[in-house]
Amino acid sequence: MLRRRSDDSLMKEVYDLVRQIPAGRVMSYGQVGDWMMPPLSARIVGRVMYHAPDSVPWWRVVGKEGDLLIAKRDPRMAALQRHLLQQEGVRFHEDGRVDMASCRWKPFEEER
DNA sequence: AACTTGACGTGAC
DNA sequence: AGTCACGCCAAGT
Repeated sequence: MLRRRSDDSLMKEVYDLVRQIPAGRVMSYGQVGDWMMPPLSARIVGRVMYHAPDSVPWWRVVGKEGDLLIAKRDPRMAALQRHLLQQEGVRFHEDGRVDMASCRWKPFEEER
């Protein structure tokens, strides 16, 4: 049986993973896709995140290099995203990118 | 029905 | 470091 990558069950898998990201930490789109079975391309994850319900901490998913990629569609949402992340203690670089070195999170990672 | 466009990422140069 | 080409594939036009 073939499942389309837009199936609700698949979207739910993505949201369930994003919901596990702790406050103050982030994952990249590609990283999220790599944990899916079958793996999803980062592009698809971005598409799924576009439809994320309020119960999903969408602001904790950023580009691989820490870019707030939602800015391309909605600069105001990007401003909100930055605000929410900073409130959680996420560090930013001068150029507006998230400091991935200190904030990237991996599933099953132990406390540091 | 054809064509373009992305909340992306990788690799080549 | 910064293009450029390309895979991905649903959604918009």
